[in-house]
This record gives sequence, structure tokens and C-alpha cells, in this order.
Amino acid sequence: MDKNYTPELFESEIYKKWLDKNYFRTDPDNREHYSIVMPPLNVTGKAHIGHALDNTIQDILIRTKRMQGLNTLWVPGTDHAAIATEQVLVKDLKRNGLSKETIGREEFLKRGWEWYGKYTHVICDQLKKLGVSCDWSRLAFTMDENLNRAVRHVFCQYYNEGLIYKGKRVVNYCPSCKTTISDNENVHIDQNTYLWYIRYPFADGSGEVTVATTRPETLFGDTAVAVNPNDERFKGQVGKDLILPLVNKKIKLIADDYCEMGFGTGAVKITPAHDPNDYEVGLRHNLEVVNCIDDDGKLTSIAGQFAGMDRIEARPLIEKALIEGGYLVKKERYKNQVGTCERCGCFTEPRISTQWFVKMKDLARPAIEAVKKGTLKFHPKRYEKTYLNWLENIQDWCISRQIWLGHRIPVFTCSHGHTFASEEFPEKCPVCNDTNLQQDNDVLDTWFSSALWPFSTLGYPNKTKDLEYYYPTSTLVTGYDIITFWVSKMVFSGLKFMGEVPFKDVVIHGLVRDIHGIKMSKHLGNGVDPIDMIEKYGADALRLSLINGMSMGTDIKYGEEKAKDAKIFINKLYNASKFVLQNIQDIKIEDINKLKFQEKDKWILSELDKLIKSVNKNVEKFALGVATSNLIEFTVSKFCDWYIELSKVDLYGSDLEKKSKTQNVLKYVLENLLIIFHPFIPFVTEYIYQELPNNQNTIMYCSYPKKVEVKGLKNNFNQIINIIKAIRNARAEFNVPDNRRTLIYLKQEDENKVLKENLQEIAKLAYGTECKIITDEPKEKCTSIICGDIKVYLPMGQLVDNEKEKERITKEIERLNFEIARSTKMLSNQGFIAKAPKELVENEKEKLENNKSLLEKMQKELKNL
RNA sequence: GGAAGUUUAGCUCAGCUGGGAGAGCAUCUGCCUUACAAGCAGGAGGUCAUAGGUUCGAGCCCUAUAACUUCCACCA
Repeated sequence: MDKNYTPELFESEIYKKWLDKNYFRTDPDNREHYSIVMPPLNVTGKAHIGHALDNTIQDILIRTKRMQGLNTLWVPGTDHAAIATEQVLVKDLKRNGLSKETIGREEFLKRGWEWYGKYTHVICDQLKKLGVSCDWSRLAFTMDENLNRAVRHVFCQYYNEGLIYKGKRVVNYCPSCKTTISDNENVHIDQNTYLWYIRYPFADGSGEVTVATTRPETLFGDTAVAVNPNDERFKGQVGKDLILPLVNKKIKLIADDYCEMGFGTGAVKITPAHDPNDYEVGLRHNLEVVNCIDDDGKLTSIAGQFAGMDRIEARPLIEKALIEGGYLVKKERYKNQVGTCERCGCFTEPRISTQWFVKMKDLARPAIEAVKKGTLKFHPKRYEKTYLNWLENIQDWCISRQIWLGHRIPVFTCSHGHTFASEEFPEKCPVCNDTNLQQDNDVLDTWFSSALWPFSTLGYPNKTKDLEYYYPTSTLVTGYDIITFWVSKMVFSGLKFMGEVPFKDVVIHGLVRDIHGIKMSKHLGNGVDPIDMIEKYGADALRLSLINGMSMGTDIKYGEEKAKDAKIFINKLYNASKFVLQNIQDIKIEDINKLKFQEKDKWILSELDKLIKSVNKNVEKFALGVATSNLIEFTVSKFCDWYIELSKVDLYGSDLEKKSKTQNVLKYVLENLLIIFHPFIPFVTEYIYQELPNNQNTIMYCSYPKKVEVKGLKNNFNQIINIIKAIRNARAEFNVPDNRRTLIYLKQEDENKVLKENLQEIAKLAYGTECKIITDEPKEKCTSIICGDIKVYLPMGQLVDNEKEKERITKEIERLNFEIARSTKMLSNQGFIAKAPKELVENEKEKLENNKSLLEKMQKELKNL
């Protein structure tokens, strides 16, 4: 082994071996299963650090369950990310002076496939670098033929059950992406704008009504002005005609509850084509719908001189025209929220259009039930609220998108106007046998296909073995940002088409932010590239740095330092392993159960036992960050700091039996440590494991321990640790440098076997030349330390001076007095005695007694000086 | 407008069903001890956001307040 940990030397080689040996591959059998479907990765670009986190969590769960002997399936997959990919392609065409329309739908789709073919492996390769143990033979893509079939099948079923309908609605439309987007993709941002107060004169010249608006440019689409029916100010005027400024056409003053009396001027202009509320009002009052903004976000011919101008750019000109016409009453600064397109950031337009919808009410109900009944659990639980809140206020789902990439809506119309949905491409109209069929032009929202992910990837709509065996999947891991987007849709789809929830546990993790807590973005350039981190520090370090200390569901502040720190720790583990390996070359492996342990062996084994149990428990609870800190703590503070140092006494000693025993314990502890660490840092653990004698082909299939399989681990080793620590303390207090060794005298009140067994260990770890048990006070000048029943004398010659010694003891006496006072106070509290658990009271009493006797001893010491 | 989260050492965060405040990094002191100087040993550093309450006992439970963050929502 190299002197230091150098992951680049073995990570890719190990991954290749895992792949070559087909270790990730699995098929149904008679074992219990554990399955995860990977949230599909967008084939638009590189993996980011969020992907690294998401997939590390999944890999940890999968590897653990695999080692626990379950039939473990992890399905990887990619998503066609239609809108994003289409944008990239369109941009590309534009660069070459082309457009979608010039090359046509077929050619465009062909280019889409080329793109997917080219970039799928890019993102998959990046995941492989991370060490993910998913079954690559099942790599799925939302536009694979089988998944397409699932989409069409589901669509047709919805359609035939009347759950899908075509309807006119005001939807969010992005003029730059040129498609409808869902409410989820419509991001509201704060905006500093103005409120324009515009005068609408009555047609009969009997006065005017002033309305306030944030969007003067939609004025051209106004078809009414509304006031509240109870508003006294407008009594007798409702029903009269108003003149629409700039357009000079007549519109009515109507009364509708939608208009709130206390707000603005009490009158609001109604633009049914460009505002969802106004549209509703329009329906109630049978108003005309006038489109004044077209597909490109430009004003239509109704806007007269402004026709053809961008709606935002036209605003100041319209304002000018209003002023000139004497219509503008005033303009006030105003703060409000506007919708923007999540993808391109430009202002979205609420727009009336014909779209396809899924009726949600009935689908949502069982999905709500599932969480309420606990068949589906969120971790942490608080995210159930996000989920429930959304489903309980569900709107119908707009599933049509005006783009070309993706699943084209399988609805056909014949020349006689018969419309029907068909799973396969139909030859003729089922009603009139007409063969002249026209397919709907729109494609489906990408989430429509991802909603089916947990079963479409397992073979649905075919009744496959995989589907039968692995569905419902066990755990879904994803970020809180797509609970409503995706998780909820999978749940109602799973319940609807499979009759069961798609997964039992939903593990929600937070977002990875930059070191200042700011969201990483290309725009800000504050992103951390996971591949960079892997190249610099290794995949294991990246994984560990993301997981360690993470609290599930909470955002992570991440900086390169974390990867560096993780690498430093792994180096430590690597070196400890190197030490063990170097010292067990001549090991005679024995049954660990048959060894007669020394106290220190029992101690480390009992610590290992605690560790294993706690890691088991925490992984079960998805508290992965706690599990890693347990693992690190054990490795550094138990194994390295103590046991390895202690083991040197026997390894370098002349007692061969002790040496062999120690070798066996070292191997046992290291091996178990590697195994429970493996899911978190798979590469280095496999690498080291391969160096161990008597191993299996891979650590991946070692059985994951539930506890240490050894009896009789009770030990009294802590007193030795305490003695060593006390000596180190005392030495530091007298400023004795570590390289200056002294004799150590130990005086015991009673015969102490543990002490006798560990004299060399104490000497080694407490910087002694030798450790002697004495019966009388030593003659040299010493400092003395009281450690329970043991009194330690350190002959430190000149360094010991009485004043300093007095100071030290006085300090200790002060501390004891404080402790005694505290205990006494507690024990004299009747409430405490009566109500606290007995054990606690007993403990307190014992502590008090101990401290009292220690105090006595210390006082005697002080007197002697 | 509704909802959730966070507030603990200089920094990043742990802290279980209430029972003497923890880790890592940074910092200070001493050490190249043959696994590791990417290291070892020791130290300093906290009114657990604020104010009340419940309790024998509160970082933890309850109520208010403040600051920050996020999600949801059609108010011109």
C-alpha cells in the first residue's frame, strides 16, 4: 500500500471490476426485496452536486440492504426534459440559420434522439464516478419504447374514463419558450412596479370610473369594469357603458363579488383573456374574450398603433398615450409578485387557450388517504404537510405542452370530426372507418411520464415478473423541491394504475447550497462541481463530505473544504488499515469466539458492538449523517487513538500468544469497521478489504453485522484509560514535553488485576519509561494523582515544585467542593428524592460519597505539602 | 395572505421519550513517538435568540416576541 491515501489510483479500477462481475445486477427470486427507482436525470447537462447527494443517499441505502441479504434493485434512469432540451436544440438551429418549422417535426425529433444518444452516457459516466451501485442493465429513459407505451396506455385509460378533457382555461404561457407551463414552473418573484390609475369615462358623459392596474397594456383586452355589488359609490351606475380609453369602444360597468371594496379605487378592469380571475368573471357575465397579446408576447392588432410591440416594452408608450388622452389620473409606486418562467426567467403571460387537463379531485383523494393512513411515510415527517396541502387544494392538471419533443398526445381526429384516443397508431377511425387521421399536435408535460416512473421502469403496462416482485418499491429519495411536482404525481398514478402506493418511504433531503447558504446557480458561478471534487479528493471523500453531519430534509452549506476534510479522515482510516495489515502478515486466523480476551480487547469489541448497533439504528431511521459521525468517532477516537496504540505493546512484544490474539482482534475490528463503512465510502473500503487475508471476492456482499458476535464483552478498561488521561493531564500542567519520559509509580489499595495486566500499556500511552506498582510512598520528589483506588506518582524531578503542586490540588479541591455542593443541594430537594427516577437518585448519592472521599484524600495531600 | 423550518463555541453543525452542554474546523501550548505532521497529546472558548410558563429538574415541552430561510397562494 502507498504511504498515503490516493483514491485516483484505484477508484475507477474498482468500479470497473464491480461492473465486470455484474455485482449490481439482480433479478426476482424468493428473498425479500428492497427496491429504489432513481429520480431520472435530465439529459441536458452535467450532474451537479445535488445529484451527487441524492444518489449517494440512495447508494448507501441500497448497499446496506444488499449486504443485509435482501434482493436489492436500484433502477437508474434518465428524463427527456422536453422543454429544456427543445430550447437547446432550437438555439442550435438558430445558430445555423434554421428553425423548427424549416426542418419540420420529423427531422427535429430525429435531432432530439441524436442529442439524447450523445449525452445520456455523459451523465451516466459521471454517476459511475460517484460509485453508484445501480443495475445499469436496466437503465431506463422516459422516452424508451416501453415507457412510451406506458404513457399512451395511461393516457387512454384516463381518456376513456373521462378523466382527461380538453378545455379552455387561463394557463401560464411563456412567450420565450413558446409553451404552456404548469403552476409549479411559474415562479413568482417580487417586483417593484407602479399602479396606474386610469380614467374610464361613461359613454353618456355622466362622469367616469377610475380603475387601478399594474398592467396598463392589457387595457386593449378589457371587456368590462367591475365593482362590488354592495359598493354604495357605484349605486345606480352598474350596467352603464364606459368608454375604453385608447380603443374608444363601449364596455359595461358590471357588479361582481370578485371586486373588493376596500382595494384601490373600488373598480377593477376586467380582461378575461389575460387574467384567470377576470376570465371567471367573464364567464359569469358572459363577457367577450379579447386577446390583446399574441404567442410571442406582442400586442395584437386590437392595440392599434401599438400592435406588434412587445407587451412590456409598449408599457411606457401606452402610459404616454394615456397621459396625452387625459386618461391617466396618477401613477403610484407599487410592489407585487409576477410570474416568471422557471426555465428562462422571462415574464409569463396568463393566457386563455385550449389545453388538455386531467381531473384531479378523485385521483388526489386516495393519495391523501395513503399518507393519512401511514401506508406512505415521509422522512422527515413534516414534509407530509407540503404534500397534503398541495393535494388538498389541487387544481386540474394541465398536461399539454406546445412543443415537439416528448410524448405526443395520442388523440386523433378523422375528417368527419370523430375524436378518439388510441394506444397504438390507428389505421382508421373506429366510428366511420375514415383513414384520414390527424393526431393532436401537443405533447405531454414531462411529469406525465415521470409520474409513471416507479412502474413504467419495471415493465408496465406488461405484467412482468419485475413489476410483480419489485413493486411497490421500498424507498424514494428526492429533494423537497419536487414533492408537489413529482412525488405526489407518482403516488396518485401508482394508486390508480397499480392499486398500491409506489413506495413506502419517501426520504426528503435538502438542497446543497454554497458555503454562505446561497443557492448554487450557473448565473452566480457559485456551484461546486462534483466531478471536480472527485478528481481532487476522491469519490469517497465527496460522498462522506455530503453525508456527514447532514440532517435529512435540511439544506446543506457546502464548500470545497468539506471534501478536503473528508479526505483527511479517509487518509486516517487508510493509514490505520495499513498499520493493521502490516502487522498481521503472519497472522494465524482463529475463531474470534474462542479467544481469551484481555481487558483492552473486550473494551474495543464492546465499543465496536455499540457502533454497529447505532449505525444500524440510524440507517434504519435514515439518519445517515449521524451514522457517519458515529463511524468517524469510533475510527478516530476509539480504534486509532486507543486500540491501535495499545496493540503495539503486544505486537512488538515477545509474548507470541498475546501477539496472535491482538492480531486477530485487530483484523476482526478492522474488517467489521470496513463492512459497516462500506455503503458510505465504497471504494476505499473495497480497496482495503481486498488486502485483508482470507477475504471474499468483494466487500459488497459481506454480511452486514447487527452486533458483535462475541460473548462476555463486559470490561473494566475505562479505569486504565482514566489513569492514562490523568497522567497526560498532569504532565501537561507541569509543561513536561511529550518526548521527556518519566517513571510512573502506581500504588493500589487492593490487588487490581486489570491494572497489573496493563502496566506496559500505561507506560506506553502516558509517556513513561516504565510503570511500577509500589507499596510505599516513593522516595523521589513526585507529583501525585488520585485516580479512584489508584494513586499515581510521577517523579518529574525539578519540574515538580511545591507551589505549583499546591495550586493544582487547590484547584481540584475547589472543583470537588462545587460538585459536592451541587449534589447535596439536589439530594436535599424533597421533590427530587420523591419524583426523580430511583436510579438517578442513587447515582447522585454515590457520586456524592465518591467526591467526599476524594476530597478528603486531596486535603490530606495538600497538608502533606 | 397561509404554512414550514432555522436560531447552541469564532465558523459548520450534533444533541434520542426532559436528568450535569458535544464534535469537526479555526485558535493556543508541547511533541517528527517506526500507520498517519493530511499526524499525536493537552488547553482555552457557550446566559443553548429573547421574555414568560409547566416541572423536583428545561437546549429539549407550552405561550408570546424577534431575526433569517423556504414553500404555497389569482387580489387589481
